[in-house]
Amino acid sequence: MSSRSPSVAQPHNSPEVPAGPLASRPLYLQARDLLLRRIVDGTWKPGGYLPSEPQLALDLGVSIGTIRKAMEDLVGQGLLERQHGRGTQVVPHSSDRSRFRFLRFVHGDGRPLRPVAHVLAAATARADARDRAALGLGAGAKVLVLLRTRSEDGVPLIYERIALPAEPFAALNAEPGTDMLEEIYVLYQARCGQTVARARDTIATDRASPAIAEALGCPPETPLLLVCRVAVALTGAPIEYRQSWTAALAYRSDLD
Amino acid sequence: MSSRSPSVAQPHNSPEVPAGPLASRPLYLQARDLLLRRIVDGTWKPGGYLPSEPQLALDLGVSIGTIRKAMEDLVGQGLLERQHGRGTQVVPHSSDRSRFRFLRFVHGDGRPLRPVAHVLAAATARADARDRAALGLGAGAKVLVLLRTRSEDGVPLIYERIALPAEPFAALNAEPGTDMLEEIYVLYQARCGQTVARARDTIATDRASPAIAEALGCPPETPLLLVCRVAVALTGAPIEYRQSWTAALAYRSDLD
DNA sequence: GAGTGGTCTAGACCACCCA
DNA sequence: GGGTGGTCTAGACCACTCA
Repeated sequence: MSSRSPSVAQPHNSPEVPAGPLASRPLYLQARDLLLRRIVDGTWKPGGYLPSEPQLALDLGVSIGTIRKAMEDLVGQGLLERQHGRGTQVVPHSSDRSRFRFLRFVHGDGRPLRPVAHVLAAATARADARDRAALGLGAGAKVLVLLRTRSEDGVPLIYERIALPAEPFAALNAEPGTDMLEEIYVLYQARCGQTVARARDTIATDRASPAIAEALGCPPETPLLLVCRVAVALTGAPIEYRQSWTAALAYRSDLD
Repeated sequence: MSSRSPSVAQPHNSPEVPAGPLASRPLYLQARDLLLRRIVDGTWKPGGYLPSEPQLALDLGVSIGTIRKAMEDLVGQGLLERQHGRGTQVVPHSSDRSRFRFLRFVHGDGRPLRPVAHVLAAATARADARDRAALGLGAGAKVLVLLRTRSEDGVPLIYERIALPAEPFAALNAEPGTDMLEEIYVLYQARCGQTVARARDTIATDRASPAIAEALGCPPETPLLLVCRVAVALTGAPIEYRQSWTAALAYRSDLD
């Protein structure tokens, strides 16, 4: 099995062939992609455990060291979590332990925020130009638009507009007037099978529109912080365009 | 050499001793810290090359695999850069390739910024309360305060106040009225021997003070984006507290 | 062609979790 | 006690860089 054609990529070429066009791709990358594919397609569910290293090594026809290197990559991306003595788990999005620790809202004095989300509206609509640009959609595409506030101790601190591609998110079932107790990325995953892999945030200033002013209880034209986020799925496709407005909060990158 | 006391940590204990209080710390972590120490103390200068893996393995009395694991950690932190066939280099801060690719100013339309910095003032002063809190200084401590603007095509876009602990930065030699052609972290490193390892940014809104309004050419009380950064050295000690105000720009996290 | 890092393997031993 | 991941080693072969 030490010829360069393990079951990871090719069925089994003859040893003389100097390796096909893609055969030279490192085994651990092939293994990583295969693991990733099985996470994406749900073979291993979020919260579930992978087979053990020796088992995977046997299955893929590579050595344990190669499996470990593939896993380390996925652990670094925050997709897998290894627990000594227990096994390797597909990381679930959870309210407490989101993959997005690096950028978050905080109070002006640095205290972390524990907001509750309240859905103001949820409707399917034609995507506007910015939605289409952010989500890579065509001209007539439809999006599911959520408007919500996020409050702490009953005080609305953040006003959010979230645009999602209509098709994969039809099952989201966000009811206007209800509170969302779960972190929304948990819902994407549980109800729509969409796992957010990473996100890019752009932060700017804006002024309160009448609707935002009413929702946040501030005068119109109040200067606000506006955070625009594009979140992408494991496949690399953008799946969320989110705008968050806040008057009282700051936004922070974690130190390491 | 397969007993648990390589030259990395202990000189050479007798094999029977069940390992000292710290002896159980994994070898690759000990090796990593030793490499880090030599980077910090300047044994290997930024831009310079480390000895080869076999050489280091021999020096530290561990296997190449252990050295590699230590290096991978430092590569992940952005301190080392490996080049196939050439060697392993201590990453220098450079104008083009800063270690802080993850958060940066951009134009409103997303174009990257290429600003030139102009020093307005540079003076040693008593640290104010926020400086002391950010830099972990005591009551009477002194800081070097730089005021500067950053312009593109002659248009001032960012106003900055930078506070640095007076002692290690006495050699900075920033002359009021001059332009800083180098990325400032290059100067910290070259003139003061201070290497910035990472930073935490907090982003909020503010309004233009008279001084800022004049520097940026906007009316007083204009709403601004305010980015506060605390940068820490390789040792973990905070060495820079920076406030950046801008009216026209956005701030962005890189995707990945 | 000599030297460097990159990939891959095989196997030993340890530390942790759980039944 | 059996299984899991964590550390560590030794060595083979490949790919890249530079003289």
